[in-house]
Amino acid sequence: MRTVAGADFVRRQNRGLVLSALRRHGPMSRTQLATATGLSNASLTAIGGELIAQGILQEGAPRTPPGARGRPAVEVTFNREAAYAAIIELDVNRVRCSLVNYAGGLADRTEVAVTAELFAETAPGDYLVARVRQLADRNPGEMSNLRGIAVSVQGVLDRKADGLLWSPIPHVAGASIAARLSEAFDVPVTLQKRGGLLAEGARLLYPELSNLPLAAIFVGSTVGMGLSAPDRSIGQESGTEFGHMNHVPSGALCRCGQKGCIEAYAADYGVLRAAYGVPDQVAPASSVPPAAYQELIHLAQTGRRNVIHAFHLAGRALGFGLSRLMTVAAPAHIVVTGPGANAFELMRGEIEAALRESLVCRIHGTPPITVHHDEREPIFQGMLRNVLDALDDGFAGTASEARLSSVR
Amino acid sequence: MRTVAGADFVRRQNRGLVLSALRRHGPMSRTQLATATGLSNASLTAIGGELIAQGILQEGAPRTPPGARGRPAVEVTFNREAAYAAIIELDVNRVRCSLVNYAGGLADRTEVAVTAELFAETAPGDYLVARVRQLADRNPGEMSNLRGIAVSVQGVLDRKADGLLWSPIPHVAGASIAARLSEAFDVPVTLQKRGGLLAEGARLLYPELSNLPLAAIFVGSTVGMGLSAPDRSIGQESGTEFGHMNHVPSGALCRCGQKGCIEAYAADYGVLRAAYGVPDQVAPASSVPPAAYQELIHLAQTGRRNVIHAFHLAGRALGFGLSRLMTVAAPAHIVVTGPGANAFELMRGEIEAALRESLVCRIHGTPPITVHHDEREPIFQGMLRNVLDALDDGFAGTASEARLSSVR
DNA sequence: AGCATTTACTTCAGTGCTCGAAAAAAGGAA
DNA sequence: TTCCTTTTTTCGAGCACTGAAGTAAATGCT
Repeated sequence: MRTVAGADFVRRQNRGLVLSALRRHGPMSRTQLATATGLSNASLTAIGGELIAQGILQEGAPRTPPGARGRPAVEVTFNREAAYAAIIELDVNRVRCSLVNYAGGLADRTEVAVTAELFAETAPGDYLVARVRQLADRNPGEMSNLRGIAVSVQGVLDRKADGLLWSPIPHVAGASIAARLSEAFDVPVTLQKRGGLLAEGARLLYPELSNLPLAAIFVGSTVGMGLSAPDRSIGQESGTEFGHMNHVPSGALCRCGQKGCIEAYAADYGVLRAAYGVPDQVAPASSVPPAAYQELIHLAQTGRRNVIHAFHLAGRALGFGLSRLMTVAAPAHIVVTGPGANAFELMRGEIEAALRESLVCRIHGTPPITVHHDEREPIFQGMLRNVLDALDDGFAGTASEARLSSVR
Repeated sequence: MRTVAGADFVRRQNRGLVLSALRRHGPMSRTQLATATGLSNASLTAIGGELIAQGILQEGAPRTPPGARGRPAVEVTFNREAAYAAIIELDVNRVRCSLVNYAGGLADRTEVAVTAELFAETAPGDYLVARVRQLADRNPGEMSNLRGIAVSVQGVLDRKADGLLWSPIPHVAGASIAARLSEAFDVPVTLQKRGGLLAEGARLLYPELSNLPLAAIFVGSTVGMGLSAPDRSIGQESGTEFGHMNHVPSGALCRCGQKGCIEAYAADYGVLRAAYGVPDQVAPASSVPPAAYQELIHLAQTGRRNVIHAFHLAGRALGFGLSRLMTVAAPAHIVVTGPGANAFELMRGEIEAALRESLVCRIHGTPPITVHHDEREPIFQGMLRNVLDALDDGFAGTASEARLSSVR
C-alpha cells in the first residue's frame, strides 16, 4: 500500500539514497556522493551534515591524491559505532554468533558445536539469548548499542516468522525464537532462510551475477534452494521448500516423513542409502558424518559403480527439481553449494539431461551452473547485507528526530 | 533502483494515490478522497483541481442524499474521454478486440473466429493491427485518443515481451507483436500471459480473495497457471509455464514436443488419449472440439470406467504439479477455471491426495480450491485493471506538464 | 422570509525540502 | 604572495504539504 508523501518522505528517501550509495560503493566525498545519487551538492551538504550530526556518518581524513589540484575532498564514511548487530547462524551441528559494527566489520564472534539433544533440554530461544548474552558480556560498550539481530534457519517458517513449524534441526520446531530474542534485547529480530541467503550472498560474491535472477541450491545433509532477483531488495517472500518438492510419487522415505522428496534422493543420507542398496523406505540415518559423505564421493570418483549410480539418482532428483522450478521461476543462473558441490561432476550429467527435457530450457537455453564449494561465506554475507540494509533503512527515517535530538 | 525525490516526486506520488483511490472505490467527493488517501483537504483542492484542469478527472453533479444537512458534496469521477485503450484477447480459435474508455467502460468490441491456418498466411502482428484498425474506423474520435494496447497471449514470452518464442497457437511463435502494434498506433503495448491475468482477475472478481496470494489454473485445450499476490501491483514477473512442468520423466508426449508435461495428461487431448487407450507416445490430436470434451466429462459422470480413469490421471498430474508448485510459491488459495473446471469433481480426489503428500500442505494445510467455470471474464477484467492502472500511472506523472500546458 | 446550523471546499500563512548560482574554503603552483 | 582549481557551503527561489481560518451552499427552525 503506497502512502502519502510529503517533505519528510522526500528527506527519508534521499537519506536512504545516500546511505545506500555509501554501502554499495564505499567511502566517498560529498561531491562524489552527489553525482552517485543524483542529488545536488547543496542537498548533500544538508543531508550529509545532518547524518554526521546524528552520528550515523563521520568525516574521514582529507584524502589528498598525489598531484591533486584544488581543495582536497574529504571522505564520508559510516560511523562504525553508530550501531551494532548480531548475526546468528543456526545450523544442525553448530551455532555461530557474530557481532558486527555498522561499517560491516566483525567485532567479535563465538562458535559452539551443538548436539542433537541440546534443544530438547534448552529451548532454542533461550539458548540463543544466552549466546548473544555471552557476546554482550565480552563487548559491553558495543552491545549497549545493539540495533538488530538476524538468524539464519532451515525449515518452514511460521506465518509471523517467529519460529519454525518444521526443521531438520531436532527439537526447534514450534519454539519461539524471534520474539524471545527480541524481548530479551529489545531490538528487531529477523529469521532468514538459508536458501534465500545463499542466493543473495552468491550475488554479492560474484559481481557478474549481480544483475541476474538466480537460484542457489545447497546439497549436503539437506537440500535447500533460494531465489534472488536483482530488484526486490530486502525481505524476499516466504522462501522455498525445494528439498521437499516431490520427485517421485510415493518414492523414497524422506526425513520429513513424506515420500519421494528430492532430499530423500539427493541429500547425503539419500545417497548413502542408495549406495549401499538399503531399501528406500528404510528410515534415513539421523545424521551422516561429513567424512563418510566425502568417502562416498571419493569412492564414486574411483569408479565404484553402485556409488556412482547413487549419485546419478541424486543428480536426477536435483535435475528434475530444477526443471520443474524453471517453469515457475526461470533463474538465469544456478549456483550449487554445500558439501555436495564436491560431487557436482558426478551429478552434472543427470542434472543437465533433466534440464534439457524442459520446454523452458529448450527455448531459453539451460542456465549456466556455477559451483561454489563453501556455503558459510555466502550465507554470512547475505545476512550481513540484509542486516546493514535494515539499519540503513532505519537511519534513513530518523530525519525528523534530528531536529529534536539536536536540541537536547 | 530508487531515484532521487523532490517536490515533483511528491506530487506524482500523491496524484497516483488519488487516482488509485478513485479506481478502487469509485466516484467520491474531495473530502472522501482526502480521508481515503490520507491527504489534507487543502491538498485535495490543489491536486483535484489540477487533475480536473488537465481533463483527467471531472466533476459530477452535486449528489444530494435524502435528508443531508450541509453543503452537498460534489463527486469527482474519471473523465471517460481522457484516454482509450484497446484490449486484445488472442486465443487459439478467436480474437476478441475491445475498446475501453478511461472510466473502464466498454466502447466497442469485435470478435472474430480464427482458423489454424490464419497466421500462416498473415503475420500475427499485421492481423492484430488490422483488427485494431477496424475499431479505429468505427470509432474515429475515441481512437484518436488511444493511449495503450494490451494483448493476452499463451506461450513463452521472449525477453523483451515483444512476441512469443513458443505458443500453442499455430504460427505465432517468432513474430513481432508488441513492436508491430506499437509502431502502427504509436502507443505502449504490453503482452500479458493468460495465466497471470486469470489470477489477477480472480482476485478482482472474488473480494474475499483480494488479500491472499493465489494461484489460478486453467484446464482446457492447454493447461496454464498464474500467480498473483496482493502487494506487487502491475507487471508481475515473466509468468509461468505450469502446463509444461514435468510430471513424469519420459512420460506422455506433449504438444510442445517434450515428454511427460502436466498438459500431456491434463489437457483435453491428454484425457481423450487416455480415455480411448491410445498409447501416450502417439502425437496428440491437433485440436479437440469443445463438444467432444464435454462428452468425455459426461461419460465419466455416467460411470464409464476408462474415462473416469483418464480424469484421475489428469487430476494426479495437476495435483502433483500443484504440490511441486507449493514448495516454491505457497499460494493461500487456488482457483480452477476453463472447460476442465466442469470436470473438477472427477479430478478433485487425486488433486487433493497429491497435495496432501507435500510437506508444505501437511504443515500449513492444503489451500482451499475454488471453481470458476468461465475463464474469459477474469482474463478480461485482469487486463482491464492492468491497462487502467498503467494509464493512471502515466497521468500521475503529468503533473509538471500541467503548468506548461495551462500556459498555452 | 430570515437566520442558524451543518457540511464541503478554498484560501492563506508557515514549514521543509530541493535546486542553481554565487560565495567561501583549502590547498598547490607560479 | 597571488592565482588557480576543486570542494563545500550559503543564499534565495520555487514547490508541495499542512492546519487554521474563511467562504460556499444547502437544510431546518422560528
